Amino acid sequence: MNKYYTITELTREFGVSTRTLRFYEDEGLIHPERRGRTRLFRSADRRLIMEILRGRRIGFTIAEIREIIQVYRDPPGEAGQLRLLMKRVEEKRDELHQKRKDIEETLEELGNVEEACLTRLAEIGVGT
Amino acid sequence: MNKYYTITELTREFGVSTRTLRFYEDEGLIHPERRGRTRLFRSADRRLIMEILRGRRIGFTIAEIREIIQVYRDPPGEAGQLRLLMKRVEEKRDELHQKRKDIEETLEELGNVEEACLTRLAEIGVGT
DNA sequence: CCAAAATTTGACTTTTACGTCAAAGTCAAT
DNA sequence: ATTGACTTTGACGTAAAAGTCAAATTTTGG
Repeated sequence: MNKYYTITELTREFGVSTRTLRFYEDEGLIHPERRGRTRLFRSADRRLIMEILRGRRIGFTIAEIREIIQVYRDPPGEAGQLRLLMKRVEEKRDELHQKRKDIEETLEELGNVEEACLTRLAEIGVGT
Repeated sequence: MNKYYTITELTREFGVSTRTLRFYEDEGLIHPERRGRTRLFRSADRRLIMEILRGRRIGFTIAEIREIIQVYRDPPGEAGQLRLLMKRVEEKRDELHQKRKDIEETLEELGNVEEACLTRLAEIGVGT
């Protein structure tokens, strides 16, 4: 148990380059251990990378992802900070709701396009 | 009826800069008319801009958006092209499904964070 | 132990989607 | 006719998120 992952294992699994993972480390998003100079990734790092990539897919910037990770690492204790965080969370939530709506609409449009294609193909098919 | 919109009317409505709209024109996404040099936007242009911005929100690149617009402008007539288009549509659809899933998951996490904040605030509140 | 494969660091480059600025033109109203 | 607001074009700049390349080092398999 408690296996180590090499950097290329992870790049293959997630379809990213080593440069990307080193970039994330430089940016302070992950902190793999070292044996000598070589990076050793634990499954915690692996899970974190999954979250980073998910964040990236939905359009979060590195800075935003870092902010989220920070909050998980040490949540604010003071009331003012907590309220501020909640406001930020609300904003993100609204943003994501909008994005989800955009996606629904676009999925509908894609459905229409596909249907149009099928119709057209049928028309052509009839003619042959 | 058939009103013209000025560029700044649209920038104000959509919260983008004039530079952005001119950029979209340079990129061949929109084709506003001209009176002299001045751009005149019709409601068709306005609707197109809305679609462009929606595409941008869900992470489409300018090139992808252009591709979509092209398809609407002149849909392919040949069977091979139609099948190719359908494949591309399928890919986009998968991508959007993934993205929607990512959003759902992140919304859940945000919910957890908010809950944790509320709990913590209550704890603090009790102590005062 | 040694060659091949993998990894690291660091510097430089690239792409995307605009921002910024300057200079000049345009238009409406005073 | 002049002021002031708005617009255009063109050139150059920028930030984010890596990509690319080279040189050195390290690890691993036989």
